[in-house]
Amino acid sequence: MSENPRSMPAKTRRRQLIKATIKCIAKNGLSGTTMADVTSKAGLSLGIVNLHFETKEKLLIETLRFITDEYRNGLDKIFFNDKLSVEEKIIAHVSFDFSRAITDRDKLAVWFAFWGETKSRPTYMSICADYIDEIAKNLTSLFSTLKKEGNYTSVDPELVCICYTALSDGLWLDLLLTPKGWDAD
Amino acid sequence: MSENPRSMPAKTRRRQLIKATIKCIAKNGLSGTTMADVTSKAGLSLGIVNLHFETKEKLLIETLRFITDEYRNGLDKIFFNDKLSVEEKIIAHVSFDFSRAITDRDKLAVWFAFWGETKSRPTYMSICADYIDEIAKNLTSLFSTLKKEGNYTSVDPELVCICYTALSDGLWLDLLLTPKGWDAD
DNA sequence: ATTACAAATGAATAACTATTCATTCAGTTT
DNA sequence: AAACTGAATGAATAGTTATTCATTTGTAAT
Repeated sequence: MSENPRSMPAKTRRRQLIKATIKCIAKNGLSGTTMADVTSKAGLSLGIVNLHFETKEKLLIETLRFITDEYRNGLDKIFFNDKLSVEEKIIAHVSFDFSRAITDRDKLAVWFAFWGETKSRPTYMSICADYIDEIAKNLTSLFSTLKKEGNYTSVDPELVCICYTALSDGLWLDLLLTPKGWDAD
Repeated sequence: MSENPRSMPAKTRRRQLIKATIKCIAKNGLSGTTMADVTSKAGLSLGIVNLHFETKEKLLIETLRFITDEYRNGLDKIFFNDKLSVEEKIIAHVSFDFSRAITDRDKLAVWFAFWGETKSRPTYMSICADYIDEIAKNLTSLFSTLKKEGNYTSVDPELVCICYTALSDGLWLDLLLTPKGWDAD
């Protein structure tokens, strides 16, 4: 009945904590995020993280997994939508990458916070490698069929995929570092 | 006479500590870098950082300033080299961005470590904003004269600059996250 | 109602790490 | 060569924060 019923599916509580973690990372950075911050942001008690995630490190890993899954799922909905043509899929992909949901500066800050630590944390690295790999495979196949349909020769789909990905990552960084306004793609 | 003469210009000692800091950040991340790490990597004693930089935070700020200056200086040598044509300057810029010195994974890790914290640290943010601004101004002016010389209409130099920068930042991220080999630009 | 159970709490603890500063040391001056 | 000077040292301190766990509390079963 209350807003925080004592017994709630563990999954719900875990998600609640992950959401709070994202907000804290955006505000205070990865290192500046303390258990006290996260739990108070979630309106729960200090010990709760250790109950549901055991350690802070595991909470962070689950948080990274959460945002990568969210992103991947968004794109999968486009890739596996049979009603869209290849062109439409690519356009939808671009719109998705620059939609409000993705270019939200809080979320961007979280992405870059994790990317900034990949070199020293193998676990972050492998989670990132996984999602990047899958998305690249899908996107490359889109460019590949587009090439066939349009009879474009001398275009390497894989290279186009790398360049598109790099361009959008770079534009995200630009958004994060210079918080001005723009939409023109 | 020894390798660590007791009295050395303060500048040299500061640089020695900054170099050690870069190595530590690449290896252990920003949060994982301790004073003990840095000083032992530099072959000096624990208290030395506080002597030369007062606090850890100030050491980190000087480290960020060091790598941004290094990058900026590298580019300035190209921009202000009167012997090069505009085309040559642009090509030199690209070569520089993807030279071994820049695409060294340790250095990349340091860049991304700082970028990952900009949102929560105004000081990092303003240092980044400064160097980005200056480089963008120079690069845009190159594209601008190129446009005039070549009579290209319908090209927005500013947009080209943003896109080029985004592309190279994005490719750096790719290098950091997926440590494979490639050079094809 | 009573009991049993698991979720949640938060004071206490343990571990870590930045910072301090009294002391040591190497080079310079007189 | 004795006294001086400031850089360098590192043991001790202070502050922070993750983690533990005995206790509390809400919910469900009997």
